[in-house]
Amino acid sequence: MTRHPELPERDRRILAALVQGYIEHGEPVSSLWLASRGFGVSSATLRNIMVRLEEHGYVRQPHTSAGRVPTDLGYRLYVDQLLLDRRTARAAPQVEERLRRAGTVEDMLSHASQEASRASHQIGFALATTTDAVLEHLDLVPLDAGRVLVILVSSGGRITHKVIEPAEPYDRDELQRAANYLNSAFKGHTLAEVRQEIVERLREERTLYDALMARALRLASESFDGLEPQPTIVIQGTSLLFEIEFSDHPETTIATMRTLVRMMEEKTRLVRLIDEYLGSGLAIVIGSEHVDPDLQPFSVIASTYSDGRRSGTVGVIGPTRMRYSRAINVVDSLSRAISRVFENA
Amino acid sequence: MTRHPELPERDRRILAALVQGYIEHGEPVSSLWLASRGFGVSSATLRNIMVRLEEHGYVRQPHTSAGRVPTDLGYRLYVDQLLLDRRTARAAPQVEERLRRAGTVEDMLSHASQEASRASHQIGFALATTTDAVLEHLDLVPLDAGRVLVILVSSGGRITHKVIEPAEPYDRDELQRAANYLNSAFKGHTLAEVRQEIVERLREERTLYDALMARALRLASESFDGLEPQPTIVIQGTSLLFEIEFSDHPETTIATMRTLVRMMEEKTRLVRLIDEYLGSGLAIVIGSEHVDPDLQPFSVIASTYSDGRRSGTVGVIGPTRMRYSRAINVVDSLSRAISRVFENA
DNA sequence: TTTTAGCACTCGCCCAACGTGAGTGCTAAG
DNA sequence: CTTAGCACTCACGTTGGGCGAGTGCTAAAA
Repeated sequence: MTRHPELPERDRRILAALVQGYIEHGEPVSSLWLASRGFGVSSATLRNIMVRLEEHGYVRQPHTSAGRVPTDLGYRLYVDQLLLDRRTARAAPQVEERLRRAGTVEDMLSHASQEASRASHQIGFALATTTDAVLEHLDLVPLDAGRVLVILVSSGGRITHKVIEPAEPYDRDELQRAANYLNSAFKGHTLAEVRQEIVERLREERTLYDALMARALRLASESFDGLEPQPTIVIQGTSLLFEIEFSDHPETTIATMRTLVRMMEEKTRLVRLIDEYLGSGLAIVIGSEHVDPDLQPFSVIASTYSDGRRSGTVGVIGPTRMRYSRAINVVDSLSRAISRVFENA
Repeated sequence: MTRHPELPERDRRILAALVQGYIEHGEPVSSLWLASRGFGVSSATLRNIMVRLEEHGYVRQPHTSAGRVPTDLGYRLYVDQLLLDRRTARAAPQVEERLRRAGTVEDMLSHASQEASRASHQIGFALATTTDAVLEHLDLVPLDAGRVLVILVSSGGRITHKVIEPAEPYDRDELQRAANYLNSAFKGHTLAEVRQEIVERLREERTLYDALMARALRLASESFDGLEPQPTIVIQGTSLLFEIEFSDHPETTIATMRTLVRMMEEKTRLVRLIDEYLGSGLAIVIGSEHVDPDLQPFSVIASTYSDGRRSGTVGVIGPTRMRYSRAINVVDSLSRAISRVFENA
């Protein structure tokens, strides 16, 4: 599955060294520096090789008479290489323990994204996607002016709520009874099933003669309408952005940071983006591989976790010049840890 | 209540013009520019006056042969002046309407802070402080492994939740009954009262002989322990930060932004800071008036709203060079709008 | 054919010098 | 107390030259 067959082994090793050097020092890598890294070849040879690498698009020089800098394609080759010979790391036990102790899913996401950020020195995020949320518990609480607060607990203790203004008035007792009925009738069903069943039962003969049940079902219909656990996303470490300089021009840097901060603000957009990369376990998207132009200065490393019932994504986002090996290990081990926590729970 | 009696009326008007000019253009204000603003005096006179203003500490010059820039004290005088002759503005009706339609308090905060940010072009925040939260509704939901999800609805539809692991096991039915009992017993009481009463009832004679009630009360005790609605804070518009340059040196600018973004991340810290300024209705803290050194490049304008039961703060935060008149109107009118919404509800 | 030493060349970076002009402070007259 | 006039200051932008890291190329060596 080597994706870059045209490149001789030695060239690839040298490219990897170049990428690592650039990641570490942030300055264009010179042939002389590479020569000092013990490949047993002279700087002149390395210069020849670098010309070849440049022809293939793996590196570029910022200007004549400067060293080479990896392109996004160069990072890609480096990362692919990394993934080939990698032993899976395991998150520190205390990290897993802390995840385990988290009460709700939200809590755990928060811990996970924090840990992702802390360990990788990048922006960390964690995301719970809701595929077919299952009803655990429903509660109807009367507010003022006839409004009703609907509280939905779905699988994993996730809480969603909304306020409705029912067409007909319901008193506290009736709400209580309706909630009891709905809980016993629908617990364990997915929300889609619940909606389906509500419609069916409203049509059934016996419902027509049971006014109370009809009222309960109408209320339920309103309650469940549009009541869907929003994908929860937690983002942490945005301020780490400022530790980075992206380019020589401070203006460019600032513009880049602005777009990212804005993206962190409108989280829904980020959710959509992450969703695109989802599914394939560990996903790494580097710079210009992003569809969204705003993300092109960044790389995203994300891994989905899942135990069948619940699933989501944990990952980091940072500049294309990031410590991929570390970030990959962090994200991968975290997502495994989350899966284990889910399975044992 | 004029706080700066030593300064002649004309000097104050000129200072105000200088501050406005600086706010608008962001460049040191020259005597010539001021002369063009129709004070009927020549630039030479204005230069004399500016020397006086500088001696009093209201302005400074970045370097010899540059115009004057207001100091924080200068902004202070300007703002005090603004507050003296100000007619109270009222938020646009559609803004108030949108706040009114918000279901929960959180929703409303979100709208309010967004509106604060949008209208003032600054970072907007809204904060619900919880003084003596009143129990509206309590719910106990069994999770896996004997854990119980406690959901608390307090005044205004605010939802708080936590997960407990009770010492004794409870089944679904018993949880249901316990919740019913607690709701009927304690609805409308403040959380402090509830805790107090739980202790008392646990001591009462008859409880000793009613094992079920005792179990319910012990569960309640665990449930309410530390269950306090956290002050909710919503911050919006952080990316507007990047529209600003704070100083000539881009490094300083970046450092400043970093501290602020970090502060926006650790919201609890911001809550504490805002709490300090609370209470006095409209609070304006300018630059070096802040206790926290990290905040000294910024000004905070905040106003508390309250209807007796619920209270909180809405405000904006931005660079000391901000459009105070606009920001003050925005914040003040928003907080009035929120109060009205609360009262009518 | 590949590698290497040697060397001329390129070009970004640093710095110092300099002219420019906006804005001031001061003085002396109104 | 105000104002015209004027010398002075100083940040800013531009220019030009020296420096040096790093390259590309060529020709010899392996």
